[in-house]
Amino acid sequence: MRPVSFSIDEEGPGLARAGVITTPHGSINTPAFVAVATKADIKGISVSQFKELGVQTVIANTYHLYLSPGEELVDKAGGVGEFMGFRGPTMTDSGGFQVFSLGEGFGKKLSKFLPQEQAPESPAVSAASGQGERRETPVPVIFDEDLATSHGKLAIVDEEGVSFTSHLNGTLHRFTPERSIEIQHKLGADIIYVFDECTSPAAEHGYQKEAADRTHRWAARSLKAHRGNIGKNNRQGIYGIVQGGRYADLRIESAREIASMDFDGFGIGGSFSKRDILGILDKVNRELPKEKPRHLLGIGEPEDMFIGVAGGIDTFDCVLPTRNGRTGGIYTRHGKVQIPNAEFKEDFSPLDSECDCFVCRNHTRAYVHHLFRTKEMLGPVLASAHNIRFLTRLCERMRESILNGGFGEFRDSFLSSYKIR
RNA sequence: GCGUCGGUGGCGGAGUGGUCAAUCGCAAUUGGCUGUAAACCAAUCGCCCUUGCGGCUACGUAGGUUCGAAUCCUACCCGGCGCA
Repeated sequence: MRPVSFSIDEEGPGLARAGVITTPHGSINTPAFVAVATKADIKGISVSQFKELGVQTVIANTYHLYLSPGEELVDKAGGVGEFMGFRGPTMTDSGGFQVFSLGEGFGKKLSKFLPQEQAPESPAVSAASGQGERRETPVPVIFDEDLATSHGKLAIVDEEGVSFTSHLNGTLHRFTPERSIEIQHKLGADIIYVFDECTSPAAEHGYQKEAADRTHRWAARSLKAHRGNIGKNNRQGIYGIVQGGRYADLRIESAREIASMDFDGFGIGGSFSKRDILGILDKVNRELPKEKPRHLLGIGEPEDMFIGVAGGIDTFDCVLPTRNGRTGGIYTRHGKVQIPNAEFKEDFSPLDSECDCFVCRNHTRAYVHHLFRTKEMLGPVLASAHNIRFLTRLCERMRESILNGGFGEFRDSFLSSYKIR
């Protein structure tokens, strides 16, 4: 018996399923929203609130915890869960994401999503790839400090791994699949992820193919590094990650490739290409073994989660509830609203009339509006808590609807009143 | 009363003859945020409209000098400070 396992309670319609992921630190009822705890905390939320907010599990970040406080310290603390005082199931993302977000994407103010109408070969996408650089040719192995810092990017990818400079102090670091797994072993989460390359949404087919192939080789190396550590392999599960950017053929190919390896679950990567991924999610998931859990990395708008669940996704993580919350965006059954806006100044109703969270039970929109206007830290805190609950509850209701055969009806009724602006 | 400094858009505060409807900050209005370098970023912010290198009205008030004034001059009004 592996440390991480999955069982399905009910299926349908389509690829939708309700199940349970079992880990050494407890189980996760799916579909589930995995709260993002990048630096070993859900921003603005105390661990003591997890339970009432419906937070079953969190995902922390290898890159960030490696830089600070360092994996050795987290290891000494007893692992990331113990360190943050959370006894439930935990995950760590591999840090591969930083290849993009701190490399090519850095400082470009680039939306991670391409406009819907943008054709793959549109020249406009070159604006996304830095100073007009082309990534068509294989990047040579570079591990030279001067070269790295003068390269204009903070991350350089080669066959073996990625060299990058810390966003905190500019020092040079290097991750390889083996190193990422080693760090994730020290971080000690129940579920760890392979080290992958998350490419720019602007990357063309040629480079995307190259990156996906490399990610597959890295996946095999990550898996080997994990299975090779008997002790850790008995306490942590590992997920492979499907890549392929916005290209359906590469996605399918990637799913097949990753599915052929003996992972405990699967992540669908590249939230940058959201629209394309959601469109072919069922095709991708049909390539993945049905009996293993599937996680959609970085996607978590309510409307996206319905598509995800219908397409066979079991868990989601997304920074939006906390980021939106911190910046005044509130989820309601009628869609997202900006609570600092003038229209809520005298609105004495709860943030969401149907929400069961402690914010909605105790406070009004006018109050939260006031907290934002006066820049009280409680504003972002309450907004984040509510948003987290909104998404965990949405997952709970989706699970319920699958169990009682009413997923379709629930989706229709929810989306009919949920306005997507 | 005399002297002196100063009165600029909701507020603070630049500008001291032309390209100024007027730098900037705050406030205000709105938008964005999708494996978190994000309690952040962006746009708008005199009035009007056919939204344009458009029209109109504006820099205490009223005049004046000048091709041209928020910027110079005169008077007045108001405020700070100093002396009586």
